[in-house]
Amino acid sequence: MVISKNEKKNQIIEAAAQIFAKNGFSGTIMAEIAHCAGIGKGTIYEYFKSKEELFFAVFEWYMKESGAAATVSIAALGGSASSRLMALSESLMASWLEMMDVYSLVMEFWAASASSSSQMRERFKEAFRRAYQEFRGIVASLIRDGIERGEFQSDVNPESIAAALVGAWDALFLQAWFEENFDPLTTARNFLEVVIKGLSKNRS
Amino acid sequence: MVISKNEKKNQIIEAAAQIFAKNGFSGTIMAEIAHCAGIGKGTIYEYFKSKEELFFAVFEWYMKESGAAATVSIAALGGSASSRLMALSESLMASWLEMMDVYSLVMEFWAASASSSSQMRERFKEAFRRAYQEFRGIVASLIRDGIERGEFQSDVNPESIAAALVGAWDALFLQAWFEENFDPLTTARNFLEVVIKGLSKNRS
Amino acid sequence: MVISKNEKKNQIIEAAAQIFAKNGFSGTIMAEIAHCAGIGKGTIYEYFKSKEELFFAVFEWYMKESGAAATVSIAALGGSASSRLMALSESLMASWLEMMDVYSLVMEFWAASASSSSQMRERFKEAFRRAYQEFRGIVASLIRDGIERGEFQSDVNPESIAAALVGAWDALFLQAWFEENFDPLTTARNFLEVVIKGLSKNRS
Amino acid sequence: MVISKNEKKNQIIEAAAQIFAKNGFSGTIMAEIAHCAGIGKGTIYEYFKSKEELFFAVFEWYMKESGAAATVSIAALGGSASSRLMALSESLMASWLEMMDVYSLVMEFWAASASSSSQMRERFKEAFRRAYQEFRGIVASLIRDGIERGEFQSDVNPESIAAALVGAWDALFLQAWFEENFDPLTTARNFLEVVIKGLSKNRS
DNA sequence: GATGAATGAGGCTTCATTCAT
DNA sequence: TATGAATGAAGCCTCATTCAT
Repeated sequence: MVISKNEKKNQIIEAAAQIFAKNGFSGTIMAEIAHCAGIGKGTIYEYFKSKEELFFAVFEWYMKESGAAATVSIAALGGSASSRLMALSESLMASWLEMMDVYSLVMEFWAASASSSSQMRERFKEAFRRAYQEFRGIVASLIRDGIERGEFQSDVNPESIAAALVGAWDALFLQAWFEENFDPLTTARNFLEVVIKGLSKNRS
Repeated sequence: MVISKNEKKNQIIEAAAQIFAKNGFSGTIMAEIAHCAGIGKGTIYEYFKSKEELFFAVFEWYMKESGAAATVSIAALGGSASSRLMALSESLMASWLEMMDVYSLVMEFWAASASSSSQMRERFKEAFRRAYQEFRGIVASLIRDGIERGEFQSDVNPESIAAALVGAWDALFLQAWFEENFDPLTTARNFLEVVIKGLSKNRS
Repeated sequence: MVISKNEKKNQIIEAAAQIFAKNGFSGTIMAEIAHCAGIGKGTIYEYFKSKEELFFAVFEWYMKESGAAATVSIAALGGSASSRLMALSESLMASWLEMMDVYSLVMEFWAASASSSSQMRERFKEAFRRAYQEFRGIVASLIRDGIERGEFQSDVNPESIAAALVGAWDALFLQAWFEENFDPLTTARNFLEVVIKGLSKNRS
Repeated sequence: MVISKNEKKNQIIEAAAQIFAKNGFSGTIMAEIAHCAGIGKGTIYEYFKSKEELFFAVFEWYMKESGAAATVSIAALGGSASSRLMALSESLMASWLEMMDVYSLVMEFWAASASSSSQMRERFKEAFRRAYQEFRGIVASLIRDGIERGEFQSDVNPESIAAALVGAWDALFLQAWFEENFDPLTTARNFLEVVIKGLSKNRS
């Protein structure tokens, strides 16, 4: 067994990611995924119980790949809260940019959380809920740390800032999806500077 | 003719909005829309050429209803840039909250811009592109106005701030969709205060 | 509406009966039924929820057509118990013979009661249980009547005789299915004479 | 080679019998048989050319097991025709009762004779034809013997009685399949007594 | 001989759309 | 104009069978 069960699964997932990104969940036909993965139609079902199951696997793959991991480690680094916040932003934007070719998956995932079969819906919603909570938690901690260090003002609400930042990052990519010329990296940088200024105690 | 052609169209659109919100585009069957609108299946086709056409009409209806109109008028009001920014945020959040029951439509619209039939995709993308551009334009103008009035610092990039704000607003509702307890209004308010602080020349 | 919903249903059922008889449940494809009924593939589903549902409808149709109705009326006629028993047998055999071209349906129904999807299985088993009970009941009554009239001996068990007679009639057709030359009518007549002799008090 | 080819074949056949009885021919998947036999899926094909071939092997196994053999020997015993007829019935019922757990196979076999692939169908039909002929032949001989001995009346048709008896035995088990409380043994006994009375010259 | 991963033909079913009324 | 019966294209999924190991 040269190729492990897991490697084969990943091979299918990556093919599926491409096709789902191109055609959406409903627009995708299993045959195309199989063809793209270079396997037979039936083979997919040796690894995934159904189209929905495969789609969810793609979701999990995407979440892992999209650099959330990096987020944690960066937040844990040394340095000022501001610099870590900026580093986190830069890292995130960079890893998302790398996956821009399958970005439309995100929109499909969102839609799946809204209206796929009720079973899938709950699964997606729950996963997103967790993901956002965790992500907001990391950013909020970072801000809280900045407050404790006396770097940020104490009257800000870390959770609100975190939620809005996380959302802004997300939404910049959404806008970049609609507009070729839109540069989410620079935009994020410019914006974060203002936010950090707004958070900070001293202004130069 | 007691009911005009347009009234009937709207009746269908509103029925469709409900069903599309509940089941998504692909999950929706024309028969259910017809049933919900209290008309025959075939009748829909007297008013809309196809399911996609109807879906796009729902999209246009949603965009109009979702208070973008208010945005323009508020931005045009008098008062400080900061206060207008805050008023705009409040108004926007309020009108979105009113449509929370069909919020999932937005996710379907995003998905449609990513992967529906290529013709529809372009139409949605283009519409979103315009909508975001216009929205960002309004906010950017407001910020530029603040700079010119000497209220905001001159080294900020109004376009970046506008894009991020617009995105944050969007994304707060997305997070609210995933989490019952999430309060997008308060979050937006808290966040906007920090951003305004970051933008402003003087701090109280 | 020249053709009522029910007429159309029957048209489909009769087409289905032919095909199911020819190919069995699993061997039958819906497309062939549709073709045979002269309608489109999808149309069947306007009248029957599924292949299984249609098959069960064929079952009910068969049970009704196969002359069980006549049984009741004959058993209720006047005359000696013996003559009624013989008349019943003759009538039954005759109406079964008329349906000999779709006789193999019966074997499919039996098989369905044994091993189709568990939901169908129970439905078929229950229906057969009822049908046999009712049929045995009629014959047993007739025999009991013969005992009461002093025509038959009082030490026979009417239920046992009824069950065996009903079974024998069934099984004669089964044997006729396997063998072209087998004549179930004459066989039944010859046999019933012996049974009646066995039941009767006086022998000529 | 501790286990001979034939022993392995039987092991597979018995596993197959169970699964076919539970799920029917079409409802059975080869994988489950393999699993039940404790072997690999591919291994079945080392012993049987196809699913149908295996099914036919199960049929032959069933026919052998179901005590037809005993029939012959009992019919050949000494004693009155009546007593041999009763002994035959008792023996048959007893051995069928022992196989009641796989009784539903019989219904599958019947169905196979009606509607499996035309090649299989002919094979099953032919086998059933032979089996019934042989069985009827044995019973008819016994009755003919009774006539010759002066035990039974000479105006009965041995072939008809044999066919009906054979059928009744079959059909009592069918009815027992549909109804838990149905007792085929007692029913057969009660019935046969009447038939024997009907056949006999003198009545006590 | 034994295995089980891979396959793809094939069938049920759905549903947008049409069109005769 | 309104309808809903009829349609058939299209896709998910199953599973008997094969064959490389």
